[in-house]
Amino acid sequence: MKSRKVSEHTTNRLSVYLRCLREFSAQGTATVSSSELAARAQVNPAQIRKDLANFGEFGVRGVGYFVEGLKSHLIKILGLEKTYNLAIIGAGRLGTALADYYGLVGSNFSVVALFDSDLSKVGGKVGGFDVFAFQDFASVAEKCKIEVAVIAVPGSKAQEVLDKVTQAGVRAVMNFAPVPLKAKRGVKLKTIDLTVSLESLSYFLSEKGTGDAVADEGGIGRGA
Amino acid sequence: MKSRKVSEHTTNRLSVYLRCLREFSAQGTATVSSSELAARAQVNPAQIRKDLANFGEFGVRGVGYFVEGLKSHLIKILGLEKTYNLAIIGAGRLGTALADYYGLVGSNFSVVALFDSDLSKVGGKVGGFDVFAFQDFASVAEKCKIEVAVIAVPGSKAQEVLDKVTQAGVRAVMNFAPVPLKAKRGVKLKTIDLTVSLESLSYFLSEKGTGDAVADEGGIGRGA
DNA sequence: TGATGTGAAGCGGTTCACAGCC
DNA sequence: GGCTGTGAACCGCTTCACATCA
Repeated sequence: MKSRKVSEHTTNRLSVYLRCLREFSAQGTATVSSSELAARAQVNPAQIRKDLANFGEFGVRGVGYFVEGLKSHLIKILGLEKTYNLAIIGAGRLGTALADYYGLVGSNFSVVALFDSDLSKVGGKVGGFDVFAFQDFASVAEKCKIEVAVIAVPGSKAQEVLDKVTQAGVRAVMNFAPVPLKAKRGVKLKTIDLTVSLESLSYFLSEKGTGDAVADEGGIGRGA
Repeated sequence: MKSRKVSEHTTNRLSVYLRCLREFSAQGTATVSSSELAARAQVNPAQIRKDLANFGEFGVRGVGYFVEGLKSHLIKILGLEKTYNLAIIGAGRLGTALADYYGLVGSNFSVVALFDSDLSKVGGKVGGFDVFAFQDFASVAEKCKIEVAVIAVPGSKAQEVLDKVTQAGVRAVMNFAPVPLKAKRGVKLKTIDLTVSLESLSYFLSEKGTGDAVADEGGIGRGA
């Protein structure tokens, strides 16, 4: 066990490991070595051991890791024992798609509300979720205990939305607006910029560069 | 001007710089210094100069960069002079949302077709786009000159889809399925894993860690 | 024996600091 | 004077190699 300074790369990978362990579990495997897990997660075995070493010693030398045991350790480490209430700001195309998506994906995140500043949408339902006026965010957020916000508004409004949302006490924000935002200290902001991703692909297409696989999310290591 | 080994971090940032330059351009600014651009892009000024140094010398000492000039250089560097034909595999919720989104976003990427293996969807239209049978991908891809594929199918099918798509000659793939995929050499694969992103947020929420802003896409530097 | 846990080496990206030029 | 371009320092993440232990 080491210090308490874990990088985002590491937490991303932990999430991937967890998913792999669930697969091993489903197929009835009892133990895995770091190499076996590494093969499935597309990482270096040492990477896995180093990542885990941040949190304790979970393996048995000469044997490997007990699938169920490591699985529940990771669930605990990632804070996935509880369910988080999630709000989506922006009930446009992307917002509603994300609502659908997140509504299904995991049991750990539950979409509780959508917000929009277009009052013609407010009061109605989108994809089965209530749409509230964004100006009421603070009060609704308190009532519904919203812990995570997803920003799906145009770039020009994104910073303003982030400010209001964090003002209301939300400490984790996922931003899909194509702008570099500035969050105040103590707030975790993740930006996923679909345009940047595409334009970056464009570069490699036009360069005819030796395109090796790269994962932006999911924390896969250097290309093989 | 340096070598020809540019990292993905760099190309992501170039895309961000370009967007910022477009904003400067729109507001009529003629020249920017690396510091001004850095402020808008949320990066270190030296980072910008280093990034650009990979491709040439575009600035004027004592002055800065001419907005229009640098803008068109970046467009050329990123290969954004042409339009790419894009196909989306998987006409489910996420797939159709992405079709809508990408259909609007940029003039540089044009959604030309959706594919699905559910034959009840095939032949119809989703969001204004034709839906083809995925088994016909190779022939349709050739006819429509598809250059970029977006994978929006369940994780269990993703590797198979990737294989078929690259077999058909597609060299740039964006993967939204939550699985670590393996692409053959010469193929650029970018994975965006929405579940991993959320679970990573969960970690920081549960740790009450000092959450500083982090951007996965968009290539923003270390937190301030 | 075999796989973990870990110090040390390696590597790449970021930042600094300053020389060079307008 | 001011800002770019860049070698060098810095820093952090990844990988190696091996001591450690069931």
